[in-house]
Amino acid sequence: MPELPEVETTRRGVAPFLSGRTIETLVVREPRLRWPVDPAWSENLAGRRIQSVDRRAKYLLIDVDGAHLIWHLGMSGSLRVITDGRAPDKHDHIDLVVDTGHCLRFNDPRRFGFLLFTQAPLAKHPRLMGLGPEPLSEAFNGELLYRRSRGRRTSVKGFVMDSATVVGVGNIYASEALFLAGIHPRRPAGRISRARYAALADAIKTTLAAAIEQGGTTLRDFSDSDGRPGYFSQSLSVYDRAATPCPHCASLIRREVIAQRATYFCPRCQR
DNA sequence: AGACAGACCTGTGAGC
DNA sequence: TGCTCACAGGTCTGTC
Repeated sequence: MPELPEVETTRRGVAPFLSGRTIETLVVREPRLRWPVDPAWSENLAGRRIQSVDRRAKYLLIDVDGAHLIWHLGMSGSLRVITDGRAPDKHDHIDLVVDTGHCLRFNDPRRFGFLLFTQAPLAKHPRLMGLGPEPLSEAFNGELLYRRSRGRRTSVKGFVMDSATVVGVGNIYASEALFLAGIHPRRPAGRISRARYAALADAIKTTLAAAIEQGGTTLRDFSDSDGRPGYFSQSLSVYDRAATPCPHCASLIRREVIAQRATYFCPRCQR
């Protein structure tokens, strides 16, 4: 599920249950995530106080007295707060138990997600170095896209999905933002004007901000929630809408593989 | 440096 | 019902 809006929604949902709490244990039922989880971290974590729950790109960052947990949801991961002590389900790989008796429970069928523990400064962490700006920050704008794209021959879709360009633009929102900006996803990144990149930066911000807002309404209850909500599909213009009419011109939406991923666009509105 | 293919792993839905 | 296949929201690594 997780693109940036889902990760941010998760952060907002779980932070109130964690901030200020003291960690009791880390329960590792399945250490084989993308990178192995070391159950011995539990001893080091026990007694540490959770100072904050932040996000950088699609990484959740939990500050535990100066050390850090870095949590990534991968393709199929989710986090929720368990307050009723219920037994874990299938694929509930990890619990972070705090002193209220609640726990943050990680479920991930595909195990592409990961949890890292580090006592080194986050700024030097290899997973976080080299990341581009946050899409909703002022540092991200059309001028940045324009400058970084000069000489690049890769598709604009691949370019905006590259975390060195800007973080948090995943496959769904890349298609959506390019549609909103009227740019063909296969167009070479280096051959797009300043003005069009200004429109694309705006479209990325608009699309992500709207999705976060919806996440806030559809995913509000992060404790004990059972069902995972659908994917805001009602508000998507082109993603997963192949062969249905474009909302602007009624041409049929196309699906093609671009930048090695399924890509949806209107062949008439996007040039 | 930049571009691409392949890798990780399980679940789901389509088609037979 | 049960098999096989294609495909799925991310990102790292290796190779040219």
